[in-house]
Amino acid sequence: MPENPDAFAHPASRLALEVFRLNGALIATGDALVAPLGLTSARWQVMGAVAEACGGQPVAGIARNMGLVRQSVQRIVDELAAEGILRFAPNPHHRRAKLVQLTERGEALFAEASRRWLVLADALAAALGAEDVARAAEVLCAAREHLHQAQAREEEAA
Amino acid sequence: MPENPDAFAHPASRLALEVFRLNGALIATGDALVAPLGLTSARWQVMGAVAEACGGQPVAGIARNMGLVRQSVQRIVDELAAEGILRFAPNPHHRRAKLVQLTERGEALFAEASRRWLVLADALAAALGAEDVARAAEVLCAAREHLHQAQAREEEAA
DNA sequence: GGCATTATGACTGTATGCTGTCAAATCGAC
DNA sequence: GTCGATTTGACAGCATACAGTCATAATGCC
Repeated sequence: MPENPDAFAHPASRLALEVFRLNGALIATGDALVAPLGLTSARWQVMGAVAEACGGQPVAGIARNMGLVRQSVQRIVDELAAEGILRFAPNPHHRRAKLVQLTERGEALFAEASRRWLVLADALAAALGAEDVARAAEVLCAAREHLHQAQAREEEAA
Repeated sequence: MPENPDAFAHPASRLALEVFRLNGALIATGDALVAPLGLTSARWQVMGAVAEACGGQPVAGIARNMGLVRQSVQRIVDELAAEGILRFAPNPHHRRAKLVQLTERGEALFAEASRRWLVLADALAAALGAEDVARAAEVLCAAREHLHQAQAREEEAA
């Protein structure tokens, strides 16, 4: 056992495992955080992307910013629009691709969700150290870019 | 805008975003990596947990090790067993909770998957620095524990 | 101006994970 | 030894994300 390459002990393996686990923990925590507002982690994340875009992006653009496919975002956006949390505004550059915006109710909900999250985020940063948290985020970002490039080279070869 | 607390710029927010994105990238990369073997990221991860347990755990135990619920793992295990990749062995301590083990074919598949992964893992560690990767993994682990504790306190209060 | 390419939304199907629920089996307090 | 609590497997339902496909709208090349 010691002489064969132990994939479990590899630093990259440990990182991948922790990403999977923390991803699950973050979704669970987020769900619990915004459930009293009638939201879920996925809805909250979509609202965040809409807020970040300041209501100037169609569904496909929001999906790109989130790193998801259009279809996943479209379903959430449709649900949130049906509940009066998001609305569609005319797009001067594209007749079909309406711009997605937060309604007043959506703005209020997102502000309340952000307030709740910041309490937890501050506690996290204080417990782990803001510096270390920021460095970890940079490593994850670099890892993602490396994977994307490797994937691109793989597809190019095929 | 500058005077209100910008939740997007918070170090913990950036970390959470990168975790979501890297999680997706890792699953996509893993799927591409083991697809030629007839596997998926989820199946591969379950096989990894079975391999790590050396065939001495029932489904519920494997799920605990992976941080998932029993039901998610059970479905994958049943599929892999139907394909001759996993098998169930009698459990001397529990009549119903059979032990999950890799078959010979499963061992071979997992070894090949590990071999493919290690190429990518080595490249990742080399590009980002094994030290930084390990440190990032530790930060993610600490973040998860912090979230679990916060969740536990929340439930206790309710 | 016309046409191929790309972008976008809509629809369908599939994979993965969670929750809820139930019965069987085990474990522990007494 | 008995009975309640816990663990485990099994089944059903739901949420989220992906891939494939099609029609429509926009863009770019000629």
